[in-house]
Order: sequence, then C-alpha cells, then structure tokens
Amino acid sequence: MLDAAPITNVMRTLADPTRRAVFERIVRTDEITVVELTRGSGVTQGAISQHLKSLKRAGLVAERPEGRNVYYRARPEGLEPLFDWMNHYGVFWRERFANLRNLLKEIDP
Amino acid sequence: MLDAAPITNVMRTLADPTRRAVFERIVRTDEITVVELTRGSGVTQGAISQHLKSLKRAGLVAERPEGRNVYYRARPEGLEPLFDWMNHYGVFWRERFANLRNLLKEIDP
DNA sequence: AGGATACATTAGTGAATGCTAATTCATTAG
DNA sequence: CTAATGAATTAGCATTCACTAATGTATCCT
Repeated sequence: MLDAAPITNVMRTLADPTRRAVFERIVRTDEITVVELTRGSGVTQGAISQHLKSLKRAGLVAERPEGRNVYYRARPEGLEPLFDWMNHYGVFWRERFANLRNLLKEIDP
Repeated sequence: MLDAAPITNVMRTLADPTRRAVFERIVRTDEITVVELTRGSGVTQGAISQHLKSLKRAGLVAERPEGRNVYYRARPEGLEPLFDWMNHYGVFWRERFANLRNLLKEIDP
C-alpha cells in the first residue's frame, strides 16, 4: 500500500483553484516573485503568501530570496506522489483489462 | 488553458483520505456493495454513502443497483482530467506519463 | 535617516467539509 | 404480513479553509 500522507498533501494543496493557478503560473515562468504572482490573481498579497506557504509545505515549490524579493520556482519532484498514485492504480486497470481481454478471447475466438 | 472545473472536482474529491480509500477499494475489487465498503472503513454507512455520492458526482464511480444492494465500480475515464492536467504541467515526467496515459486510453472503450 | 517597496504573519470571519445519529425508503426473508 | 437488511438522506455539530485587513520585518533608494 502507498503511503497516504504525501498524496493527501499534494492533492489537498492542488485542489484549490486559486492555489493551483499560482502553481501553474510558477511552472510556466521559470522564476517569479510574489508581487508578480499577486498581479492578476484576484486575491490579496497576503493570500498569495499563504498559498505559497502551502505549496512549499507540500514540496511543490522552492524559494530563492534575493534582496527584498523572493523568487519562487516549481519543484517537479513534488508531483511524484501524485504520479506514483496514478501509476499504481493505472496498473490495476491494466491487469483487469488484460484479464478482460483474455476472457473475451476465450469466449469469442 | 485547461478547463479548471473538472480538475478541481476530481482533485477535491480524491484529496480526502477516507474518500480516496473508498475509491481505491472500489478500484481493487471489481464490484463492491456499500456494506462491504463500510466494513473496516472506520466510518458510518451514512458517511460512506456521502462519499460515494461525491465520487459519483466527480465521475469516478458508477453504480449498478441489484435488488436491495447497490454495486459500485470504478470509472477509469473519471481520472482523465487528472491525467490531462499532469500531462500539461508535469512536463518532467512526460515520457513515463505519456505511456501510462496511452495505456488508459486503450482500456477506455 | 526616512520613506517606500517586497514579503510574511496574524486575528478574525463566513463558508465549506466530514462526520454521527436518526430517519426514510425499498427489498428480501421467515 | 412482519421483521430485518441495504442504502440514501437529513439535521446538527465541530473543524478546517480561503480570504481580508492590518501589522510586522526586512531591504532598497534618495
């Protein structure tokens, strides 16, 4: 069985549309500051900082402070629990599909 | 840009550990009733029914009533928004992920 | 130094969430 | 028919969540 905690963290973090949009924007741009992220986000700078904190806790972003700016970048490894989870349950479907295919082969030669 | 609504639905639905465990159990077993799902779930039958309602709304499961039992089975296509999202933003696992996605496409009738 | 800028943090608030307990509805068994 | 079983639904409750407004803490600029 997969460890549930990291998957839950990643999923819960990305489930919120605003926070996921922040993450997506960080992924698209190589590095981006908080003010830039706030611009056009529809929420306050404080809210953005809170979302960044969540993303950081989930291992989805990393920060690089430089002067009074803080540059955020995506951490690809952070998505790994999600990938593992999907890979794990995709395998189940493959097995079932293989069985179904064999079954159909037997029935209809 | 991807449509955010289905991804949000799927992610929010699978983010809860209890509900995700229910889904995982449905995936592993081919078909399963509500009493069976309730057994060893740690929550009430009512709670399970509520989780099943969420899963159904998200397109992740389908039901087959038979007598006074209702059999639930997984709907692989329900995970497609999640696959699409990861395919778009999880660029780093592109190859691994593309393979998995093609696999599911074969399964999908 | 003093003001402005970038970001983080806090308290407080309304809304949503997951749960239980109890009820309801439908179906099967004795 | 009556009792029991499977499942859905409801009301109520405690907790969590996302947000704002305000404040705090650096850092840069003149």
